[in-house]
Amino acid sequence: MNIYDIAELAGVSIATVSRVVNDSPKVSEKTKMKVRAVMEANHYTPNVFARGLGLNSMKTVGIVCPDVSDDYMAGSVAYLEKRLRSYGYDCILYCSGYEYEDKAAAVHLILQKRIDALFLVGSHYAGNGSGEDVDYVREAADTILVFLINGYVRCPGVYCVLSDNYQAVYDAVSALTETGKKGILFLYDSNSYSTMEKMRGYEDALKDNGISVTEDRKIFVQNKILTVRDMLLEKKDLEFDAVAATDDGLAIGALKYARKKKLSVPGDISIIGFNNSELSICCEPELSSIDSRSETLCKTAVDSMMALLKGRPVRHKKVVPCRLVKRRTTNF
Amino acid sequence: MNIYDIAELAGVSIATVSRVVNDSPKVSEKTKMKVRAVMEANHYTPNVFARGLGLNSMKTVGIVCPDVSDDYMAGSVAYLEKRLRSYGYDCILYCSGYEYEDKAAAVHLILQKRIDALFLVGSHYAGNGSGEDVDYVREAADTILVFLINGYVRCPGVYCVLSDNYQAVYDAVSALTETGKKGILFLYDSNSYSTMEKMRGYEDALKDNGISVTEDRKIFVQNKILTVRDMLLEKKDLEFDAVAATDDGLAIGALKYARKKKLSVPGDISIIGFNNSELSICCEPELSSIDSRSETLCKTAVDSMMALLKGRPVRHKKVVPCRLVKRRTTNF
DNA sequence: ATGAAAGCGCTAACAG
DNA sequence: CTGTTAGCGCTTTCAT
Repeated sequence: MNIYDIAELAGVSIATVSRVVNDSPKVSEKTKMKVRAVMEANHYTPNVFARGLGLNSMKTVGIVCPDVSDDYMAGSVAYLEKRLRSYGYDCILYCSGYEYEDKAAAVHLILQKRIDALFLVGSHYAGNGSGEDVDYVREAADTILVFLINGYVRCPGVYCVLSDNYQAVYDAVSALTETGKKGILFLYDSNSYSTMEKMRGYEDALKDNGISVTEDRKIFVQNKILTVRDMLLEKKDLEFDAVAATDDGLAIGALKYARKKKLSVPGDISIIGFNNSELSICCEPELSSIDSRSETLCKTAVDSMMALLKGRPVRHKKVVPCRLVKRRTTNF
Repeated sequence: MNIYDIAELAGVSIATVSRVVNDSPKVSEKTKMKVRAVMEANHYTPNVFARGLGLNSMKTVGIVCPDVSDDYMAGSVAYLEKRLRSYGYDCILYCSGYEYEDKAAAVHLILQKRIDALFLVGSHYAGNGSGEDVDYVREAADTILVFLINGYVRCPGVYCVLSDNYQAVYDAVSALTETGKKGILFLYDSNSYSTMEKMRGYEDALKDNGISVTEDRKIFVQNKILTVRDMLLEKKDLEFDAVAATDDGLAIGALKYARKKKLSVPGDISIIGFNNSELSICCEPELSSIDSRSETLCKTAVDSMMALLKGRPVRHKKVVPCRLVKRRTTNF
């Protein structure tokens, strides 16, 4: 059942049917009714390909993230999808993995789908501390609207929405020092843009509170609870009385360490996580965590897209403050 | 830059270019080389719409799930996407929510996208215990290949891949009785197909071990850790020494209850969860949980699709056994 | 307000 | 092995 059939059955031309489908104002209400009736009766649905060919758009956006099975990204993708759907957009999902080649390949591939916009979820697309290239993001921006969720790339055409990770960690670590903590560990598991921001916050907070930054207290470790615990267990000669982690999983690894060593939390050791995931309330004691408000980030990004599509200007960088959720692993 | 431009630049016809793009065997290697060179030099990429129009397929499948931010579904979606991508398929994601109308609407909408197959993730699409309709799944199967992950609908054209939840719970509850437990709670949070299977397993295990099934020990509760804990705290007159939950979140709620009541686990109360999520290793003590092996389910489903597409027959129902992961909240 | 007709870029049958 | 050509179903001028 195609547009010709409907046209014939309704006794009009295909142009009129097309206009009705697109709710064009220049069709009389009467004709619209008639045509709609025929369409309904025959369960007609326009062929999206043919339509795409004509319009060169399918009202589809691409969402690329390293891994949807990650809690943080899953939440972001869920929210993006929901909001985009509410505007009538479909979402093509692409999980790229974390490697540079894979990320670049994913972006290249998805660009060929003639999507209307590209959403990059997670700051892994903003390069890493080791000066990783983000050329593929820049290239994408030449072709298409790109939105970077929780990362920043200075480039016209790339609209960045990010949470203020620097300030959040700065404040948390400062608060830790104010409760008398001196040996504060920084646990991280990537070199992404946001992680580097968190690290800056950690370092500045220490400095501003008269504590010197030592490299051995900044620990890079895989985000597996038991791996973190065991790693900590092995650092016999490292003294610390608090840990700030860039992710709840890392923080819980520290919690497991404390338990193993029979250290009291937050007395002997204070712990603060990041992302305020479900993990943070399932451990014991419950974990204080920084909420990066990913829903707000996603909402902002989608709304920016709609604004841009309507020709309204949008800032290239929007920063949303984080929110500290105080629970039992800290004294403040 | 379209196929005509390439044809002209390469000095061949568009048909030849098309054949090269599709790697047809009936083009000489020489011509292929020449055409490919021109394509590369001009960064040519075929227009997917036009191609879709001709083939009436875009090598795209639909993945529908109630909510990707759920851990179990996120894992499944991630795995499906990965495997489908490896076969060259794109994935359109649709989060439908849990309500009947929304699920039906989602399926209807996504069918109009002329996808090549539909993957329904989670047994919520297999109706619920209250006899919910699954007509929309049946209808979908008229139009398209549909795969149901972890649910069962008896209908030709619907290919179901599910884990043996009945047996898994039957075995777990039997094991619980063998360690002397008599008052075993069954915590559940939905009426989905798989939940009903789990309940059957629970009931049969009790019966077969000489324990009578009482309605007040089967508790429907929202899957929120604190909600579960508080609900249990309020049941003053209910005696129990074990809990079998249909999801790790529920089980951890029970664990929080035990802690609040200063009950020893698994001594005073044994607990077993379901899904073997990250939650299960972040709590204290770590939670024994049933792994439904969703990766295997997803892999099987995708492979079934490929087989079907190649004209090979596939069984309408494939059952994968679960795996019990023993940790610290049970005595076996 | 409506219709006729020219594409959109590609695939596939057919012809050579 | 290669070219010609007729669609695929819709949008969009351009007439009327």
